[in-house]
Amino acid sequence: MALTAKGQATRRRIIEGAAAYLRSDGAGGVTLDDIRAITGTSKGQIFHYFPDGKDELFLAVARFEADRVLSDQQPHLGALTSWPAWERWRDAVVARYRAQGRSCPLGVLMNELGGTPGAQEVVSALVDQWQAHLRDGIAEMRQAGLVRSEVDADRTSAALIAGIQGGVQMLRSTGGVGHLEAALDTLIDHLRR
Amino acid sequence: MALTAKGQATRRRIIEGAAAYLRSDGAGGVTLDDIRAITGTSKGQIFHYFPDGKDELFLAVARFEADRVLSDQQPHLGALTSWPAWERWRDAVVARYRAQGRSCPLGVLMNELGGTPGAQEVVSALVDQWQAHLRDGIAEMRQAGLVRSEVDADRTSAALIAGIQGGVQMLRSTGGVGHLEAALDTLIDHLRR
DNA sequence: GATTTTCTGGACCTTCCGGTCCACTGTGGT
DNA sequence: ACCACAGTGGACCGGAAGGTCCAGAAAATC
Repeated sequence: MALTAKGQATRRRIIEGAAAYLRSDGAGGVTLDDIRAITGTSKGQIFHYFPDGKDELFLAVARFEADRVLSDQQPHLGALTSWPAWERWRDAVVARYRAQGRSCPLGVLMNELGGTPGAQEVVSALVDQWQAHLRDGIAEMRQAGLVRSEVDADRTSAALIAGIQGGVQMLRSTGGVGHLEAALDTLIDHLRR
Repeated sequence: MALTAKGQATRRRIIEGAAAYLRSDGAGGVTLDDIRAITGTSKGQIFHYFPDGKDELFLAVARFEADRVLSDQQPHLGALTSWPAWERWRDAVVARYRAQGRSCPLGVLMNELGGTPGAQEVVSALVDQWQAHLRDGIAEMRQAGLVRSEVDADRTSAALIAGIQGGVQMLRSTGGVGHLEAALDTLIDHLRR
């Protein structure tokens, strides 16, 4: 399938429009017709650019959103080399999810995609990269003597990931960022002492 | 709606059958027809016992499953008065979710119910009770001098809840209990030192 | 035993939604 | 100017799923 410049623009418009819709509304049932209406396209176009239909489109949107998750944490996430840097990262995460509110684009996409091959792969890749950054940060802090040497970078970064995920989930159901903050603060405090 | 003994039995059969189906399969799209087939009932019966249809039935199932979550952690969760007790509770949680595997009945129900009033209330009530048990446990440990007094029982219990939720979510997407264990162990270790 | 109420079964309806199809338009290459 | 192919619009289809309805069986009440 050869795409002209116009074609690429339309394809992007569909993906970004769908992503924006998910972010704003966060409603459960997202239909192709919703996306069609919002992006000002037609069924024909959607299936022209995503021949495998809904799954293929949603997977593309999921990849797009997954990228955003990490880039929204930069540059902090990539340079966790001092306590102030950790604090800035913590604040960036809290701010990002507070702004996102109850809606969770990736969550909606994952449950829409269900068992589709490739769906879990996207989230796995995201989590792996995320955790790797944290692990690197902890390792650097330890080498610099800022974190005591008994700390297991692997397990602690895994705990942080779990805490964040759970905190976000609590945000989805309660609307508050309290759990997210508690998890981040407690775990960073654990690193610190 | 007056229910005879037979009627109550059928009603329960529907709820428990649906719950068992969710637990075993964990598939995304659960339909009334699935439940009808599995519980050996008919559409007429489902709407007889749950006049508001799918939402009412699923809400009942959600309540049933939410009860299980806490009772599966007993008696450990109710008596977190020593470090061995905390360890037993930790093991019970890990075992419970390892057994549950990737399927997550409550998760499926919540996303099926979406924004239905009462749905988030069920999960909120569950989380509140859960966290209250942990908070009480931490408070008792502190009174007994087993936990240092600077520990904030509220925040630490919130962090534990977040860690567990996130760990379970990781279990759903990766199939492993590593994140759950890391979160529990790291946070309990934080209490301990 | 009669009657009223509950229980059960399943045919049927309606809506929604993903997906197909085809005709038409624009565009880029020669 | 022509032509091939990408882009666009929207009518239409088929199946799935929630929900309605009613007739008949079973059970409770008197």
